[in-house]
Amino acid sequence: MFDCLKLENQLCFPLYAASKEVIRKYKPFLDKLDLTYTQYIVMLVLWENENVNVKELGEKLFLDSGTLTPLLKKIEDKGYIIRNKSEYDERNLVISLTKDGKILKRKALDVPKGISKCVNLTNEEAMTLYNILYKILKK
Amino acid sequence: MFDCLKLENQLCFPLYAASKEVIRKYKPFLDKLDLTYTQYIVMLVLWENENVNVKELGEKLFLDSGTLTPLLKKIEDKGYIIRNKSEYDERNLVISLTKDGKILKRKALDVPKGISKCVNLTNEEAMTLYNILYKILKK
DNA sequence: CATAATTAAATTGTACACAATTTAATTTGT
DNA sequence: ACAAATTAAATTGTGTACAATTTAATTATG
Repeated sequence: MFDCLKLENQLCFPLYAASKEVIRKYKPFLDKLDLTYTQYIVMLVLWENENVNVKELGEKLFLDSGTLTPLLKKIEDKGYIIRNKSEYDERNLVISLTKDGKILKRKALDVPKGISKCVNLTNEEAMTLYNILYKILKK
Repeated sequence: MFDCLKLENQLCFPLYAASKEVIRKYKPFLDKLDLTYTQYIVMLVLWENENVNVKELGEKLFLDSGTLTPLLKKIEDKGYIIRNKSEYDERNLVISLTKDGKILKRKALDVPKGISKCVNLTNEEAMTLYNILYKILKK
C-alpha cells in the first residue's frame, strides 16, 4: 500500500517532468525568435486572434493577471505587441500585434517543424496523449 | 499550413497546462502537510530512499541545485529534513529525514487517494498517459 | 607531488506562477 | 440617481525554474 507514495507511481510527476522536458526542447528554437516559452504561447494566441484582452488570454492559457501583466510588458518592450485600454470599457486592456509581431509569425513556422523531430513519439502516440491531456483540461 | 501554429495543435501547450492543472488539484491536500508541490516530490524521493545527495535528487526530479538549494533549506526550516555534508566527500550534501519527516509519510498516504478521485481519467487512460510520458522522459 | 581538471553545491540574475490584496471602472439594486 | 456589488488589471509577496558563474573539495596528470 505504501507503493502509492512512490514517485514513479504518481501521475503528477511524469506529467510535470515531461512538460518541462518538452519546454526545454523548445528553447533553442524560441531563442531565435527572442521569446521565452510563455511569451511564445501568448504570441500563438495573438497570431490566431487579434485584439485579445488580458482576461481572455488568461482563460486560454490558464494564467492570471499576476503572471500576464509583467509578461505582456516585456513582450511590448521587445516591440511585438501594444497594450491599450479598451475605449468601450477602460477596465479592459486590449493586446494587439505590431508589424514586427505579425512578421514574427512567419519565422515561428519553423518552431513546430523542428520540435516534431525532437520529440520521439509516433503520430498515434501524440494523438492519444493529446486526447487524454484535453480530457484533463476539460471543465 | 498556418494551422501548425495554432495553440491547440501544439503538444507542448496541453502538456504544460494539464501539468499545472493537476498540480493545482494537489494543493488542498498538500496544504494539510504544509508542503508545496515541489517540496512534496522531494519528500517522495526521501520516503523511498534515505540519505540522498543534492545531485541524485536533481537527477530523479529533473531539477538543478539552483532550484534545490533554497527548496531544501525551506524544508529543513519546517523540520522535515536535515542537510549534512558527507564525511567521505565534503562536496556532497546528504539529505536525511527527521523524525517529523518520517511521521509525515503516514499523513501523506491520503494524498494519492484524494487525487485519484479528482482526476477524471479511467485506469486505462491513466496507464496509457503514464507510458507515453515516460517515453518522452527516457534518455 | 603540485598543479590542472573535474565535480558538487551554492550563488546570482532573470522569468515565470499564483494567492491575496488593491485600484479603478462599470453594473446593479433600491 | 447613487451607494453597493462586481469586474478587470495591477500590485505584492512567496516559491519555484534554470542558465551562468563562483566556491570549495577531490581527482587526474605531467
